[in-house]
Amino acid sequence: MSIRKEKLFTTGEFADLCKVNKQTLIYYDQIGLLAPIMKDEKGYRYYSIAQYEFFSVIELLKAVGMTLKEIQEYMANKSPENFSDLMRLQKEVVSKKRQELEMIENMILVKSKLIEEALDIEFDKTSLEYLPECTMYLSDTIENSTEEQFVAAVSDFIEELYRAQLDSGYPIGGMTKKENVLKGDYSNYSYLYMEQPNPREGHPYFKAVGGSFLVGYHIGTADTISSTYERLLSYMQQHGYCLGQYVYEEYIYDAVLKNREEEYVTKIMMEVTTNEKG
Amino acid sequence: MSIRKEKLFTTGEFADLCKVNKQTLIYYDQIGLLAPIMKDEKGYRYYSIAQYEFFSVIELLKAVGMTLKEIQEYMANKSPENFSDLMRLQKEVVSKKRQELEMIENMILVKSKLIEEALDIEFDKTSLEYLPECTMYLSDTIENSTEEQFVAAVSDFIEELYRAQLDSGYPIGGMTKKENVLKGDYSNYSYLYMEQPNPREGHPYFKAVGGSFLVGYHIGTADTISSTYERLLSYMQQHGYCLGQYVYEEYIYDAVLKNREEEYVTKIMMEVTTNEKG
DNA sequence: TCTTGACTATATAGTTACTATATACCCTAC
DNA sequence: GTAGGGTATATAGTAACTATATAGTCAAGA
Repeated sequence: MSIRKEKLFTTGEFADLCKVNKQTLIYYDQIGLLAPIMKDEKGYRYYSIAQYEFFSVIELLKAVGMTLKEIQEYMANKSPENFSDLMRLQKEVVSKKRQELEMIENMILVKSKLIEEALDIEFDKTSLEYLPECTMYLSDTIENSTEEQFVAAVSDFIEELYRAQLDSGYPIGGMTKKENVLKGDYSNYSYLYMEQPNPREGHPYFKAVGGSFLVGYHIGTADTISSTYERLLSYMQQHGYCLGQYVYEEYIYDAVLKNREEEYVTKIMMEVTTNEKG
Repeated sequence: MSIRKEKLFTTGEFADLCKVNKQTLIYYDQIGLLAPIMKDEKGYRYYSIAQYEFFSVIELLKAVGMTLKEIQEYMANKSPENFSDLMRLQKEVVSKKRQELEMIENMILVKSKLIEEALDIEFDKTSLEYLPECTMYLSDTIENSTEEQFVAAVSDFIEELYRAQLDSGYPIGGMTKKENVLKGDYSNYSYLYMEQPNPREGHPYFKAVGGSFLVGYHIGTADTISSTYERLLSYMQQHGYCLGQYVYEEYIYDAVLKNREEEYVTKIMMEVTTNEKG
């Protein structure tokens, strides 16, 4: 479309059209990114409709994450070929951004779901529950690890959550071997884990978990968790259940949801082998 | 997961874990957003693994567009209910953001395609082309409009492109009635238009366009476009074509792609009614 | 003609969320 | 004992606006 030369927009009109602050246009003029097509003897700025298309390309490039400086650099050596290259490059960038947003959308759904569930829980109740099979992403083993090994394993775990986009929004949990639990060594986790509602094929370190669990809750910080473990273990004995391979432990309420440490809640899920009951 | 109290991370270690600058953590401490769990007598900061989960929630809330202040405000009156509300709210925000990104992805594809096509065009060639039917979003009529009416129509057009997310990345074009073209009134557009590759059902102002067109190119600014129109019209006469209802005009190369105005290229597509060919 | 209100301009300071720099302290290892 | 790595604070700089203060412009109405 060739421009009707007649009508030009004032700064205010053009700002409305572009849905930006008038000062932003003045700023763009100052840095030389988008100068009005005309400036009268009073210093008043006038913009053409064609400049709207120019402005909307700036918006596009901003939206994909380019800085004004980078946009200016492109504009300094613009050509169809360079713009084409730019578009090819930015296609990847935007696609990655979209994937990240999709991940965040999923995390939000998970966190909403977890809270809704938590609000319905009576934390003083202990019960046997059947948990359908789900997939876990596991860390390297941290059983009996030294401080350094533990830190390295945690770092690797978090690094991999990030690298392979495995942060599902579920809490990081710790799983402890039956043997250690029976020894009273409740916090000697064998692995860290994170539930994966949509596991990717072919990724290692996954474990399918499901079946019957004795589920109980610990209220307060970790330093008093022994008593809750002992309560659960004696409950098992009373009901004739047999402890399975692992105990799973994860936060329900933590510093993100509660102010006072006394209100923190940890969920403890003890694998149960019911066939050995009685 | 309850925290192993033993090992705490130094600022540097924790920054690596969180993939941020060490100074960022110090900054978060200063503004009271995320204070280390412990500070020794030397002022050294120590972070726990549980604080990583806290940090990653901050990252999540930042990613959805919350400011640090807003995050802090939430943290000041945190509760499962408030977090749940927050998640519900942010779900919408993120979904909208994703849709915007998807739109941008499409715009990038369109712009890439347009440039690739443009690079293959010989602008001195005039030819009869069959253009498959496509849908256009049209502005209000701007034929014989006053300055004010023209500006209002353009503003409405752009407003609606924005509101209904109709900015497809195609250029804004102008279409001129046969009668005005034959009168030599080449820039008295009847409507502005934008091609819609994925038209939404039920939206008004759409027009299906397709068929045989005489396609030619004008090189330079709009003030010399008459000569190109006249060249095309005389070409039509020589070949015995009859001008159809509308002539479509849009930029191929403009200020986004070329530095010098002399290199701007406008594509002119004249509808042709071949059945009336002499 | 004067004034009012809505616009325009420039210059400058403030904002957010870092990020970099300068300076100083601390700690271990050769 | 000093070199190289870490830590700290304080301060300044950055990007991309955004707000504010002050002043000039302009058209409409009393």
